[in-house]
Amino acid sequence: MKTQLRSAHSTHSANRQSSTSGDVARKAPVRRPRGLKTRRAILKKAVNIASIEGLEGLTVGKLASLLRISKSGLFAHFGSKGELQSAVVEEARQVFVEKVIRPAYEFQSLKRLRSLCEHWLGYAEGRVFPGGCFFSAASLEFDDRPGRVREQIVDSMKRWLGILEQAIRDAQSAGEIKKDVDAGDLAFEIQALAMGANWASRLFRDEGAFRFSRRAIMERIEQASGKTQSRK
Amino acid sequence: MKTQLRSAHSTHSANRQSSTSGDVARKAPVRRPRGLKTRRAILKKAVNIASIEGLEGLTVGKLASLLRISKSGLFAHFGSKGELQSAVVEEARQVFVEKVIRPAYEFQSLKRLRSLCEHWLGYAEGRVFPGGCFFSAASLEFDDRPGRVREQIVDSMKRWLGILEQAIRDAQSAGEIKKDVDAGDLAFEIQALAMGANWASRLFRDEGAFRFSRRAIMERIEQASGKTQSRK
DNA sequence: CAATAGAACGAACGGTCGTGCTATTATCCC
DNA sequence: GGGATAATAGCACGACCGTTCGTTCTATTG
Repeated sequence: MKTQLRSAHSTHSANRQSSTSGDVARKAPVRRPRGLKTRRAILKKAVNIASIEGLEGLTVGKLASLLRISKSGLFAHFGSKGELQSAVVEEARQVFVEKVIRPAYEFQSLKRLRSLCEHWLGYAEGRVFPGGCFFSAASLEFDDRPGRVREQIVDSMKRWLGILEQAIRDAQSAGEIKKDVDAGDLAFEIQALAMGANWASRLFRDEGAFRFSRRAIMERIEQASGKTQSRK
Repeated sequence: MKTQLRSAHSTHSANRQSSTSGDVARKAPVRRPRGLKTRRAILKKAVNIASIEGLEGLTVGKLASLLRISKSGLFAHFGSKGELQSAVVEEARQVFVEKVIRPAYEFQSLKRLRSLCEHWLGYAEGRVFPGGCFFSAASLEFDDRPGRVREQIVDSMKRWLGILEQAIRDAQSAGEIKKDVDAGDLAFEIQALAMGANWASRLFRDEGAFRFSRRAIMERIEQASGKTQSRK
């Protein structure tokens, strides 16, 4: 749509942009997109609300009044409820990548796998979104609602499972996980246990669920790494 | 939209049919007011809708027009949206007991545990509710919504986990599952894997998820039964 | 400085939501 | 049969939904 320079985000910093005139002393014509900052603020709040109330429970009016801006002013940023939801999912995805995936890429193979799990549990524990795992909630909310939002959620989840799977495969290549373990199966099991923790902690208001889940996941990984012969 | 164009009162025919016997009269002495049948019909449809659209997405107007009765006529049965939702959860709970729990009580200990898992997977696969597992969806929808409905869901889930746990303990007493296995932990793991199957199948529209999950659960049970020493 | 474009606003629209009130119908007991 | 009573329909209300429109404010630009 609009092709804005995303270089400038600061308040009024002198942004040297010697593109056109070779002259000097002309103030740089940096385009400060006023709306972008607002848009980001909207999305930040919106994704938090949506993690609690759901993507459908997130309404334009409530969001606007919480941000103390007008409904129409907010609405103009997106054009439709669907696009707002879509943007919220995208925002959540970026946060997820930043808080869960990226930190784990400092490590490799098995350590990376463990880090992914650790960060996922921390992410679900509410250190990222107040409503727990955004995508777990969104999955079950939109699994019967065809459309762009659903596709985004599916895509996000597939990528995440793919990342888990790849880490497992890498660990297999490094000899840290047994070769006869199916990476896809193990990824699914880990994800199921992790989402189970998210579910139990939210429903029962019992943070202890994460301890259980963490132990179960790590035991399962250890088991797959082959250094086990009897449980407990 | 008005649906007055339907011819006359032909819609009443649905209610008229079974004035004679043939019905399964569980308890004869109780007088069945006519409204009870309607109420049950409403709840049956409502629980199906709610399993797809969610308990909040279930609206009085839509439900009424789908049943071709008036909004107010339907509403009089419950008195509030909250009570409707509450009744829907109760209805779902009864169906769950009937379709998942009761069949397993023909067996004992380990067989019962396996049967519980089998029936749960079948239940989630859509043979009971069109939207998959009702309680999984409801859990994540209401985990941040205090009130009676939430409490009912929590209670249902706790009971279910308790039943799983008890079956595990019985199997332990019968020597079919190792004594050093924590029944609560195992129940949680099983439930997590099962809900994972429900999640994946709904989101990815891939019934194959149930095969994965079934295998993972049964492997986990076997492992806990002690007759394993190496995986795969 | 005047022109302009983008951002935010306030008001309002048609719909649908949950929820009352009143009238009409069906059912049952005497 | 005639009421009493339960069940349903009809109608309207106020609130809020997503959405549109025209206007105002402000910051950049020619």
